[in-house]
Amino acid sequence: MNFELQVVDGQARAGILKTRRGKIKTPFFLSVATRGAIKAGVDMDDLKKMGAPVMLANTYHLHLRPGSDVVAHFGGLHDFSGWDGPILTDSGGFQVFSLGRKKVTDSGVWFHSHIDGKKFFLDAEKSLEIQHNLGADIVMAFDECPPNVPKWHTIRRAVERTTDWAIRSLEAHKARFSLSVSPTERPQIFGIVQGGCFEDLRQRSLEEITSLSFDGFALGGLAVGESEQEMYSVLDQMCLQMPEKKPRYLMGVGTPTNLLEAVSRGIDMFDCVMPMRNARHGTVFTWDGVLKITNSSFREDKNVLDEKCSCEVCAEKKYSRGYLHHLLRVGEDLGKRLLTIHNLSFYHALMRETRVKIEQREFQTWKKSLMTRWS
RNA sequence: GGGUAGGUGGCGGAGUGGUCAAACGCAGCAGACUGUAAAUCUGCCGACUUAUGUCUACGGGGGUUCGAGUCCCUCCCUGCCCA
Repeated sequence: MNFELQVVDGQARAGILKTRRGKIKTPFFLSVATRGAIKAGVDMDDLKKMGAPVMLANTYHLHLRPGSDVVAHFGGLHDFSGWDGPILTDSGGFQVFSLGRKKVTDSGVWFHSHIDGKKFFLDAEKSLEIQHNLGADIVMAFDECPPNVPKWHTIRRAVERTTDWAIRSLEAHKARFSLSVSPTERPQIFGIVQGGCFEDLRQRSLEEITSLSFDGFALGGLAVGESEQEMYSVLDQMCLQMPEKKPRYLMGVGTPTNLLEAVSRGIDMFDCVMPMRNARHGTVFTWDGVLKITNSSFREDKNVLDEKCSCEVCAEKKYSRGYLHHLLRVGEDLGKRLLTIHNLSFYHALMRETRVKIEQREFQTWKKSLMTRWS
């Protein structure tokens, strides 16, 4: 088994995800390194230092440049990037949703490269081939993440394709890595549930996807424009039925509040660009809530970003808010880098603390107090 | 002293008779960002006002005109060239 459920507090779970590159305590947050690098000049040593457990990279982006064959030439993304912890690769399914120029058919997706407009095709088999070339420790099934259009038929079609592509993804994975080998000795593959905000479609997708022998299950197609309440409703519905002994991954989410709400419903893992992107844009996450560091009120602020934070920026280097305000204002790269380190560190610390509170069976109380502080 | 080019909102800089409180850029103020086409995007940005609206405005003064940032006269100032 690749997942050990250790403590349950309400619906919140603390466990261990075991991969061929080590064990990961859940719940946890994946550091998003789409193109094989965290943006803003944060490197793998920085990730190590902040206790980042897993790196996420993207099939679509690395396929365009430099090409998964090039990465394979270097022995895989681990050797290429210098990250020796577990790597999860996204299948490119999200790009089905986010890219402007594409055409989705039942067999796969025609994309126009956002770099040079060149046309290329991605399907389950190709996605898995690329992910294998990258040397991922956890690969994702190729799915269709539909936009948040409240059209039942559109979402149903995405659900049907996602199931079909999930089966093909699993076959492609098995062709390369026998599932009879322990998941701690081979790359794992996770399936993705779609269904938008439609209860019946979610139900159908959940049943179809969880009937397949994936190593873990992800919820996709959330936080794409629906309200938070709608997202939480889907989580409520899904978590009650997802296999208890498999990791549950909520893809692309979210705010610190989203994370805690999802954990309280039974989610184990997350990824999101929010801590990185918002850092670059001047939004800082702290234990006391959000800071918009570019606001003029921080010009002369001598405090560190967060007294309670143990990250390099706050606890070690003790940079003042005023200095970080200045760096961001004038556009110095250092500002983006430092805020990225802080935000990402905060997310990882939030997950570690979440786990501690679950172990102590105090998660709900703790969460409530944080919610009050952040509101 | 002579000639010449100009003086526009915090700055740069459009504009040449009405649709100008004045393009655009910068600066400023705020907001957004959720499996990264994002070092991006959006809004506000003369004053008083939530807004409608009102007032003061394109170097100063005077004039032409129904109407002037835009035309005329004059004064002041600045850059450049010649003495």
